[in-house]
Amino acid sequence: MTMNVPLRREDVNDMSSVHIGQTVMPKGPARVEIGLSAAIVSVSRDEPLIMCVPTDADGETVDALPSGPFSPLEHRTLDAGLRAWVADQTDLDLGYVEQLYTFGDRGRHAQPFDQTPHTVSIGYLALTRKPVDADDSASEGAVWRSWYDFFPWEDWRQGKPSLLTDEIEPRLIEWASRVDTEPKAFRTVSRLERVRMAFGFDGGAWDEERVLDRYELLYDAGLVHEARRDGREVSLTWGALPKFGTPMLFDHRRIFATAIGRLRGKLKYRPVIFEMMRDEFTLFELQKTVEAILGPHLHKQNFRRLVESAGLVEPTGDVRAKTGGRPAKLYRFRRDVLIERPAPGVRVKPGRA
Amino acid sequence: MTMNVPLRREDVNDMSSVHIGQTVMPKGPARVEIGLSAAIVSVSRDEPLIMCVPTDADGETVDALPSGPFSPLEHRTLDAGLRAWVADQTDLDLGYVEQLYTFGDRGRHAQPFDQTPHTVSIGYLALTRKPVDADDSASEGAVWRSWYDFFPWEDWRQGKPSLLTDEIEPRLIEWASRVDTEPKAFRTVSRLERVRMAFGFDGGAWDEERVLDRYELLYDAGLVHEARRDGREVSLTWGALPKFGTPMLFDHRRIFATAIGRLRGKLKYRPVIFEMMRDEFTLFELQKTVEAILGPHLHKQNFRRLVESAGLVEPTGDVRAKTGGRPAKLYRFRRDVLIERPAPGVRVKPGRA
DNA sequence: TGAATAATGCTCGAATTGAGTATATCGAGC
DNA sequence: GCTCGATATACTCAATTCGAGCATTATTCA
Repeated sequence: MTMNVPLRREDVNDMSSVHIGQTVMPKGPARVEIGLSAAIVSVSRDEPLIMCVPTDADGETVDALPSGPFSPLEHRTLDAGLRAWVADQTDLDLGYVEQLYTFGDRGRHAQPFDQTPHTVSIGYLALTRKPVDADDSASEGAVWRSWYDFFPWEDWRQGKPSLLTDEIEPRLIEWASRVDTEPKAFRTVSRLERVRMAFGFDGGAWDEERVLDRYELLYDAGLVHEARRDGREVSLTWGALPKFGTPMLFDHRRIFATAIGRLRGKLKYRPVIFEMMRDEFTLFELQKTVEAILGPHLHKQNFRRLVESAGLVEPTGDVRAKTGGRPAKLYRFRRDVLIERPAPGVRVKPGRA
Repeated sequence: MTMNVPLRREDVNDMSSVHIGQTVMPKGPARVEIGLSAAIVSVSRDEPLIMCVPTDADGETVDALPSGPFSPLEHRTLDAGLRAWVADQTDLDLGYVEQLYTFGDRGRHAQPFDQTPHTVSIGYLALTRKPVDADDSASEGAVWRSWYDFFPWEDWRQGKPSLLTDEIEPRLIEWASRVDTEPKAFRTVSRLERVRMAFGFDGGAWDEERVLDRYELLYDAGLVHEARRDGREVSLTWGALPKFGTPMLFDHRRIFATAIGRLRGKLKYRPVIFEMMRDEFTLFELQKTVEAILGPHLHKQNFRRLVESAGLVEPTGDVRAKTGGRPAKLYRFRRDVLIERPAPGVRVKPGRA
């Protein structure tokens, strides 16, 4: 067994020049900055919402996610840093927060490459009950917007959006059939295969969780505005393109896409939906909230059977009148399920030894 | 709608002093370094393996994960940086790589707080087929080790490990019943509840995916060696403590724990297991590989029914003789499932509109 | 009072799952 | 070549879950 060089720091103020292996990296002035961004999500009136901070960039107003740089001197943890920025920009006090992903590719920040420090971007998902019902401004300029302003192709509440059939699919197919220009170092998946998997073309099913895959594909194909902003080449055969959803600052729409996908997935095996419900709710309100996030309609009777038999909720004893019909029983979340069930929904279950 | 300050950079060589909100952060010399670490996993002879790089730290040999700092000038993406470090330290050419989590808390690196740059650590999971069968050294000092050297309490292949009942559980209960010293800013979950959820005490079930929860709990309770190394207080009533698994450098065991949990979960809804199989395999070999990762035994006949009916594999036509009995048919992975099925195993399925 | 509107309750066949039994095919030893 | 032990593979069956529809109950509003 070979022993490696001892681990030590030669210059504490620069990028480490010693590491665990045997070769030594050349030093460089490489400076890294860490950006923290929160996709804060809520549901109100059956509409899924995202918290946005309108921001001025190059003279235009663009929506941004609440965000700021991580400052290790002031923030004890990444999480704390994020909460501080959010509190600062929105006056919201976050409850449930979950880290999503760390993005580090160059060129996604609409900045010149070599003069600014490289930004690595950590995205978070936060769930919250929408505080009041004043229908937009949350505080000092932060506003709630509908998810589907930014991702119209994800809105299947009225069935498959015509935007997909009419605008997106033909262009994606055209793009997929063009020659692949980027070097495909790893993952030998053709453009067409990517499109088929993400958008469920022939034989494929639409997977509501693949929000990021779809956004990235649209980015790579030059169909979303951010791609053009970042200077990606775009097919000349496409004339003036529609915007395909409202753009966002930097890579914020990418983080947002990650958030939607993660939330849609997580809903199915962890009781996170209750982070967005008030203390008391009817089963139909619960269903509507789930549907706002997942999309298509669920069978009402089966939904209540599922939720009740899974022990996720318990009746409070009260009822809500004025539902337009028979009053609905009120329920609350049963915190104990967290301990009882490992995760409502496991795949391969262990048998007996 | 309030407009925020325009976004710009005042000093490109320091932490940003402008951000999206309205207040301006004081500048600081806060320097951040990004560490990339890979938990490279494989299975051989029904034993789950992790790739380790023995490293000298403070005169002792400690196992580390293949890792190194992210250098934006040399690495185009985080992913590329990780692959470079792994290639450098192990001679492995990674296929499947998945980002796990970014850890940023202070004090997990066994380094003085204020003199070194703060390290933010991005962990990755990589799956690979074990190249040869030479039973350890992979190259230049890198070695394969069993998972359970590091996480003996996760090894349920022979039933519940006595280490849990005899050593861990009593100490955890003792710890949980002591007063909570840390500030519990968010998440009002008591120590006891955490222990019950993670380790499946009374009424709780053992969830094989909660590997990180369990490790973190042992860390917080001061039961794993890294906690003592990082200077966490430990109960004085516990005399000499066993090590509770082999320690690792820095926060590498934490990353490793994240990797195991993620892999155990992902196996159930994505065909990642095939990343660790050879091109041709028998169904029983496949089952043994799954069991090595998940733990308990699966019902043989039902396992094959599940795998076959899900369309995950197709017979090659060949058979493997010398199984000790009837020859076993050989199968290969059916790549098409990736397109056909969204994700084998969804929870709440959409009904009809 | 009676329609309209929801909430809630119940049923039933199809599909999935857990677990067991039965049969096939090899190698080794006689 | 036949039998035994071992393993792979095939088939069966009951219990449970799931998808979908019909039926009943409790309100509001005209």
